[in-house]
Amino acid sequence: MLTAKQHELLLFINQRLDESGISPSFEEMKEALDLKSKSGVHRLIGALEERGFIRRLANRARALEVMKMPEGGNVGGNNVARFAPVKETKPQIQIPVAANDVMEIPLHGKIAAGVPIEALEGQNSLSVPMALLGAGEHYALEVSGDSMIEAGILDGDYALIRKANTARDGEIVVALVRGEEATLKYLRREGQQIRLDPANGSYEPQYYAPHEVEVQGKLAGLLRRYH
Amino acid sequence: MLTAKQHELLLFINQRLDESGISPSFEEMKEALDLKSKSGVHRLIGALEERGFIRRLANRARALEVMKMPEGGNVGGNNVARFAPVKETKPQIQIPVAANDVMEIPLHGKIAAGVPIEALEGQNSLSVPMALLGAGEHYALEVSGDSMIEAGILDGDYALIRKANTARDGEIVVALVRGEEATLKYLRREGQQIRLDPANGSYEPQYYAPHEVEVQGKLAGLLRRYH
DNA sequence: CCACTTTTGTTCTCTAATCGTTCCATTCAT
DNA sequence: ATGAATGGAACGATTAGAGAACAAAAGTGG
Repeated sequence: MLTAKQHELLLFINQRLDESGISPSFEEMKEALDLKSKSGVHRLIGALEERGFIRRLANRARALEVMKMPEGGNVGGNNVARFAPVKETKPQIQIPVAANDVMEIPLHGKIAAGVPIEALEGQNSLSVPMALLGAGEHYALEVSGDSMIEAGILDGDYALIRKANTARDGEIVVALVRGEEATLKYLRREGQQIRLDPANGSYEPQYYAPHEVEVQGKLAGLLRRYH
Repeated sequence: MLTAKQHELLLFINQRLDESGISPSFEEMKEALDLKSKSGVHRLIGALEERGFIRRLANRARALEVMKMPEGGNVGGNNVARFAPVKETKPQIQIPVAANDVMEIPLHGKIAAGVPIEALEGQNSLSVPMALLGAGEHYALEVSGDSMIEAGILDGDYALIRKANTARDGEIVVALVRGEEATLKYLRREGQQIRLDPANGSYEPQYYAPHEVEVQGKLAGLLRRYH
């Protein structure tokens, strides 16, 4: 799927994102790849984007995001005992269903209950207006608990998650902690540590080493139903 | 399903992808299959593609992707015991849920800004899965302000409103006050008065005479988008 | 809030090497 | 022979690297 250069760049971006949470600038990527011009980086970025490995905000500085990693490349930056065979790779194309601007996305179960998401992949799915999602592969989780209540995310809401391996500081992510517990939290980095912040005064922030936390996606939308 | 050569090539591609994450070039595949021309590889690739075993980006270098492996061939190369022998990772259309239907509901503008809703009926509309709505006529409003923040309704959210003239105590309604100001509030009755409760400690409940308040609908759902 | 500077991303042009595509001749096995 | 598989080579497209000028965003100081 990738050329050597593309692969090299992707690895570098992923590493930097993993370590510092800040995407490298074109200049830095240029240096990392030992190039003397940024234009090459630009083309490589374009190729990676075309292939769905990264996403970016147009005309924004340091706004890269790794969506997936190729086989063989280690995702978590370093050798984590990644218990789950992270089968995440092969992208299943999301096909817009009959109705014009609505998409069916899989509903993977509840989150915050300490269960790895992969475990409970069901057949359920949810129709979501495309306006709520961007590009990329998405899935939905039913929110359980009140740990994000101050972010306006209530028990029973449906969180729409875009698959991603990385996130920037302050984003709300689905984080798999030590391969066992998946939670929805604010992601922040403090020095060499990863901090998972709930949005509820009654709960404490939690600190982890980078290799203990795997980002499985970031919050892209929210659905709530009143009765 | 596959000829010997096709099978051999598929195995090779998968192996390389697994080991390095970089797809082999035609030249490399030629070598691997011990051919003396790339044209043969070209045909084999075409055959594999036709049968859905691989996918590729047209006219792109090293842009192969393995979709599935024939029975017997292990997909995951080395590291992990890839649990599912990946029988089909193809397009995989998602299964529609119960009420798959979608509704286009009009987007009437913002609420909470002191403007009667009717005034700004625009052309905009929003596609919403019917599962989120019940029966009845609906419309959407963009929430402006933070007066309902403690109810998990944030600035910029889209409120899905079901048209109604009445509501029960404690429901969140769109209330038109004295014919001029439309707001989203909890509705409560206290004796002969109507009480509109914000969900924000910084705001005070407001009391009105019944004839001053017209219920224009009740909150039926909520959509939020993260960027 | 504005003007100014720095950082960062975008685009274009050239050059070269790699890569994919195609067509046609040749070989091989029935 | 005849159809299928293979070989060969020319061709065009993509990938890559460099350099520079430009435009847009972010940061700074008044």
